[in-house]
Amino acid sequence: MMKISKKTQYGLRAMICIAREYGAKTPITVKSISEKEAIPFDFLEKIVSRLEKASLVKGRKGVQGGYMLSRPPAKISAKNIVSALEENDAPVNCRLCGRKSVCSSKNVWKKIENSLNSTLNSITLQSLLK
Amino acid sequence: MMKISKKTQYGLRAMICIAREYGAKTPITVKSISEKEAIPFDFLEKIVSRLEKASLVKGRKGVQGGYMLSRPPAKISAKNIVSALEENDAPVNCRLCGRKSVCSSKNVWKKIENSLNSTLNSITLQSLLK
DNA sequence: TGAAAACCGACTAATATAGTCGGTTTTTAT
DNA sequence: ATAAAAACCGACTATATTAGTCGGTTTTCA
Ligand code: FES
Ligand code: FES
Repeated sequence: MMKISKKTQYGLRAMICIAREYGAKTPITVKSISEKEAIPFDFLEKIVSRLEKASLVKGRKGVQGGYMLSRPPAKISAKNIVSALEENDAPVNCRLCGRKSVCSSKNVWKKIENSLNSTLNSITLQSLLK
Repeated sequence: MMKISKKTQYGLRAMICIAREYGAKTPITVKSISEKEAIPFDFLEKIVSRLEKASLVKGRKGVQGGYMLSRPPAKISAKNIVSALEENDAPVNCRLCGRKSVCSSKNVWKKIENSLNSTLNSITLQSLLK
């Protein structure tokens, strides 16, 4: 039911990995994350690049390059991460419902969406480091 | 993010439809539900049949046949319906994680699962009829 | 006895996810 | 200077899941 994609699972694990290095001088490489977490390198690269586009992470090219958090772990929520990686943000896209005016079930999906969001918002990377 | 399948969306709408007839002498047909709700007939038949296997609904064959609720609307939750229709009940299947012992993210998915379940459990068909 | 319904399983089509590949660009240590 | 190591990028392929279809059989009732 409502599966979380591998992309998002990998993404969260990668972010935790990067967060552990917060404060270090040198950034952490995708290669190193992929080894530590047993995530396919090429796939992970794509994932981290989306996290960068969402400004959660900052990359540095070249030798000694890698990624680092773009802000403190306390300022990054699970919701930030999930939103960066999933396109359709809601469990049900009501725009496609067609029967919106008489739709008997929309309240159910709205409640789910709300409870999901508030749960995700309440979790910070900081809180996951312990 | 975590899309609810059409199967489940249709299923909930069908259940609400059937619930509206609770107390009537004659059951409601799949054909009639499919017309009212603009859901493909053949697909809906399969869905309702799963709802029956989960004992949420009872079918009667033949002329004047159809489906009716197997218990009062107050005794059927959104969770009952969703569970009947989706195979993998949890957003993340930790059995497949492989890194369970060191998995940094499982608490996130557990929290989501819990909040989802408690939301779904709190909604009854009864409450959706108003 | 025939029509209307549920009931059933196998099939196909469409879409989404997961993963791969072959490159280009930037940076830094030597 | 240059070579290696890394990010960065887009197009591609494979696999899995979802959505929907089809051709029947069985049961019930008027
Ligand atoms: S309006 Fe959202 S599911 Fe119908
Ligand atoms: S143990 Fe559940 S995601 Fe790793």
